[in-house]
Amino acid sequence: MQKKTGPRTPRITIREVASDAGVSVAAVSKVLRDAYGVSEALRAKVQASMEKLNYRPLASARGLRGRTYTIGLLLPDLRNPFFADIFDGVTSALARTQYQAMQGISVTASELVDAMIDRQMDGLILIGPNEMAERISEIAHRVPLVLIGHHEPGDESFDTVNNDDQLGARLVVRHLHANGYRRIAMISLARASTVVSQRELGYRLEMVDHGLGSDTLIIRSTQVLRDVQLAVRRLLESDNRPDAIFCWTDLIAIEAISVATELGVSIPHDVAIVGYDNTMYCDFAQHRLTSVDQSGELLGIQAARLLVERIEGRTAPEHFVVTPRIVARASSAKSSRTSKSGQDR
Amino acid sequence: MQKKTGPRTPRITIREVASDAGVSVAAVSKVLRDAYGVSEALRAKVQASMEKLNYRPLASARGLRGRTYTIGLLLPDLRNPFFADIFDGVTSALARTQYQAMQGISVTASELVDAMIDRQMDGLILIGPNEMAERISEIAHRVPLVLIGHHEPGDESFDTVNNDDQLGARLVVRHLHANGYRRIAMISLARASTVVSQRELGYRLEMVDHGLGSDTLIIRSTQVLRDVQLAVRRLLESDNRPDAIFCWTDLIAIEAISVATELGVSIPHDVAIVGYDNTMYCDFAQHRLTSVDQSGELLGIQAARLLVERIEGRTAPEHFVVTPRIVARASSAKSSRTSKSGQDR
DNA sequence: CTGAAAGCGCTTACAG
DNA sequence: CTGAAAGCGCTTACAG
Repeated sequence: MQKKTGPRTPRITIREVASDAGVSVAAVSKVLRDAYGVSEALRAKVQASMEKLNYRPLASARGLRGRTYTIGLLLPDLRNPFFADIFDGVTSALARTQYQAMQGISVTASELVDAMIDRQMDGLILIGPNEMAERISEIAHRVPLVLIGHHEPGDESFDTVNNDDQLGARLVVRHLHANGYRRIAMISLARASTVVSQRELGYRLEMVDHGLGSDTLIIRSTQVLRDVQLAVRRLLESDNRPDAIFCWTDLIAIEAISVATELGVSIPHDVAIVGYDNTMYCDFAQHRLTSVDQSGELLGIQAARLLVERIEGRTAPEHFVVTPRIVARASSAKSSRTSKSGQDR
Repeated sequence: MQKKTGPRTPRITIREVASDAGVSVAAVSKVLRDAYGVSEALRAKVQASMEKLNYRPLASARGLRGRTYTIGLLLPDLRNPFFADIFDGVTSALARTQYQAMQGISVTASELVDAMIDRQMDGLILIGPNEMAERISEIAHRVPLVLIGHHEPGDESFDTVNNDDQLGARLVVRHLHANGYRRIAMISLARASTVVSQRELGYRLEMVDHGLGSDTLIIRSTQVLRDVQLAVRRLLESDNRPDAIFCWTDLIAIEAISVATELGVSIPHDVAIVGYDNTMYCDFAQHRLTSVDQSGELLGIQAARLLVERIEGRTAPEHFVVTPRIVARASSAKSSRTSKSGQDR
């Protein structure tokens, strides 16, 4: 039994392990790091003492000379369910390693990046960062870095993991066109990002390819709920209402469904809604949201793998790209010519 | 311009600041910590040098003797939108302090707690932990600790922040009863937790108070989507189908809405669905989900405040409790006797 | 193979 | 008010 409000329990240090095992501190450190030149006998003794004393090395002390075995994963926000998929991937890839991920959450990654570097993260994974290119390069020169959702690297100091966003957007337009939709609008993100630029580009190009260039309409909105609602409302109440809305991410699409439902606009008959990311909400019967699957979990796995490689010495950049696929559901199935280009997962 | 793949940029240390300012390292440290006994002149010199050199103290080095100014926030998962509300509260409360929050995400907090302590967190906030009582006490003796969603502390070594879960559940039953529902079932969480115990208790007691004791039915499910779907399906397809389902959290309620929609069971006519937490999804037109508001943001703010107080020396425990309120929406509005007990936020 | 010593970047008593 | 020295818990060359 613990005391009611006792003093802090003191921590076991490497020194105590060493004295318990009857060896030097340096020897314990070597066992800890699986370093060269330790006899089996010594290793066994040390390990026995570590277990007996329930020793755990202090990451920050290790970090002062070596590594902290901690990586920072920076998520833009906690409400977009897509990031949960990425997180799952990162976690599963790290499970087999000694590294532990800590998450930081902020749309403006900049300050958080500094905070993470101050805390000796061995490496960072940023998602869809809106930092200027120079800033990213500067970060990469301070700490091993992998970016998820950043095109046009323009520097060799970091790795990237992406899906082909331009193709993903093209698939959406192609799918909608095949289902008889023509006046296809896009809701994009107000904040600059190479990801949404690519999606906008794919959307534009594919519209032109189908002779719909004059129907191209991109509305940009922040992620604030009220702004999104306003943007959708403006589209749905306009004189020549689009017959389909492509939203840059599922969360926005779900908000669009809400506004449409509120206005009595029928989905998919009056308007089709399509999202991006194929998150868990797409499958729900109240949504049945057509979306683009970019395998968030796979992106996370690859990002973690690349980061660990960077930390352990690789310097040549790698850029991993996933091919997205459209997953057709009822939210875009007006015509009887049901799309053959995708299927539920 | 940075080199293509240059070496790591070296970090400015306190020593360099000291030499630039022409003072001792100890003096810089004092300025850094706003400690006693520093003349204005010295402080100004030091601060000028810190800015000029763009100096940032290394948290892990500080932590070796003092604090890291980092607190760990452990979230059970990234998919339940309620935790985003708590996170917002923690962040806003910490914004005025020097502390920075790092998130860890895991249902089984145990390992993550150790990982956070190894990384010298100054304090921890755990949400709805399923740790045994002794384990919690043990953690609290190693690091300042605040628990969100944990009743029956039974120890004085940590603080808690809660809403009155028993009352919240009572409000749900009361509201449903007032709207003409009688066969009210509850979907609870399979994993043990004092939060769900309290909600179950409130549900049971209020059912009895309304003479519905024999209609009491609690089904427990994990949070795995398939399990939830099975549980809901079993309820909706049973011989004497409940006319209302109280789900222990909104995310489950949204999944219940999906299953009901799929089965062609009409909400709220055939069955009412009520959630808990009043997250952003409740307001969406495809849900209009009645829920219990427990002010996640406020809980987060209070937790952060209490934790900082603990870190800075308070030892007497504090237990903050919010009174929940029901927010009635269409998902529970069968009868014309619309509830007067709540309103949209 | 093993260990004594220096050092990582800070803070903390302690002198002056 | 200011600073020199010791120390936090590790890792890293370097001797032996």
